[in-house]
Amino acid sequence: MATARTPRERWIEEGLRALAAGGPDAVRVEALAKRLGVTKGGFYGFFADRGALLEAMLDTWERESTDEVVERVELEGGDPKTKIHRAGMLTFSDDRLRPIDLAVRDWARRDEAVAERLRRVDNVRMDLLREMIGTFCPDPDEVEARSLLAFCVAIGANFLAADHGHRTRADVLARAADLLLDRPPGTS
Amino acid sequence: MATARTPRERWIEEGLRALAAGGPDAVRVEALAKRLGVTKGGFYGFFADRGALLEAMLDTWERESTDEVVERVELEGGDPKTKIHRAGMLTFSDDRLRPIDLAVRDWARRDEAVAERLRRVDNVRMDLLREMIGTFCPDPDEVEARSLLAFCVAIGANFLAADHGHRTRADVLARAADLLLDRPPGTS
DNA sequence: TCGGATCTATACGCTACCGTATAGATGAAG
DNA sequence: CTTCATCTATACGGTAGCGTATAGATCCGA
Repeated sequence: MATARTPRERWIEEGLRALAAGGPDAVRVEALAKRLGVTKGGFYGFFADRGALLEAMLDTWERESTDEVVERVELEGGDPKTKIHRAGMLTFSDDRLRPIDLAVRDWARRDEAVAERLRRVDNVRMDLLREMIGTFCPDPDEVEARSLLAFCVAIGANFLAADHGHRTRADVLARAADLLLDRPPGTS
Repeated sequence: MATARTPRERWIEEGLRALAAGGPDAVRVEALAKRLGVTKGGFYGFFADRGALLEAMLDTWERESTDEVVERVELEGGDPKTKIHRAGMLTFSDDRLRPIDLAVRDWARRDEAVAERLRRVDNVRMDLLREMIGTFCPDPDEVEARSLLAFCVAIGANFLAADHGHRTRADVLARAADLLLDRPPGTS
């Protein structure tokens, strides 16, 4: 058996790169082939059509975004604030995963099937946040609100272009994290 | 002079609708013409090319998203919390403006010129938030952090697919707004 | 009613992409 | 060194979109 010179995984990988860079419309078979230094000849041996590649890309993304992230976070331990930070870093600071994540979010607004996948992924992460924040915040409603805020800031900061004067975005984000992830003053 | 049957504004309007529904790639001259019940014949009398339409669309969006919103918020008055709510409603609850806003945000990640426009728009809104939140929060760093959080949640909630168990998204958002827009317990 | 500016329909060449077909190259297994 | 599945290049027809050209329709004002 000849080893795959341009195996299925490389098409998916390059597809995800294209998705990250230009959205789902930028995932074009012939363009990917060009970037792989190949013509599209072999593509249709792995995928029925362009749609099948998109499905496979989403499968890969969904797996990487849940199982692997949760696994790594649980494995390395630390206090809740550290864990949240690490979980956020794993997707929202990773140069590979972050743009894919953002592209999928925009895609989900237009495609119900993608939205369904995103819902599954987000629910896993949201559970993580609830658990962490629940360790220091007793009110379940407030836990939910803080979790939502934490998640929204992780996403929203990427879609926000505002400046902060002399402050760095990182400075402001750090202060915001303090507000969300420190024990509220009114609670013992 | 014959009155314009399909004037410049209608192309822009339909272009913004397409942008909202499918991103910048969905703004296609021939598709817009079809939706307007017209062929593309007249289009190139108003615009040099497709890029010129995109520019004009962004001009319209930028104006509507700053001048008009600020004007209406200032005009109607109310306490800070109400004003913030209204400013948010004007873009993030408006069925026309919200999807355009979100599409532009995703677009800005890939196009520096769009990002520059978005920066201007976001700075205006951010100033509004700072001003409102500054009325009850004395620490400038915290004002900045809360403003960022408020803005991020307004955006992020649209890109987030997580469920909240028995709670409604609206419930959780209301609680989150309380956390951000009420005087902090530790401050007199 | 007529002139002329303005909009419109149609047709054209061009490019990019999809999915299919087919023949050739490649390399591991025997 | 042959065999054979696997990958690859190339070519094809089809669709969709861009921008241009041009002739015809429309309608206001004189």
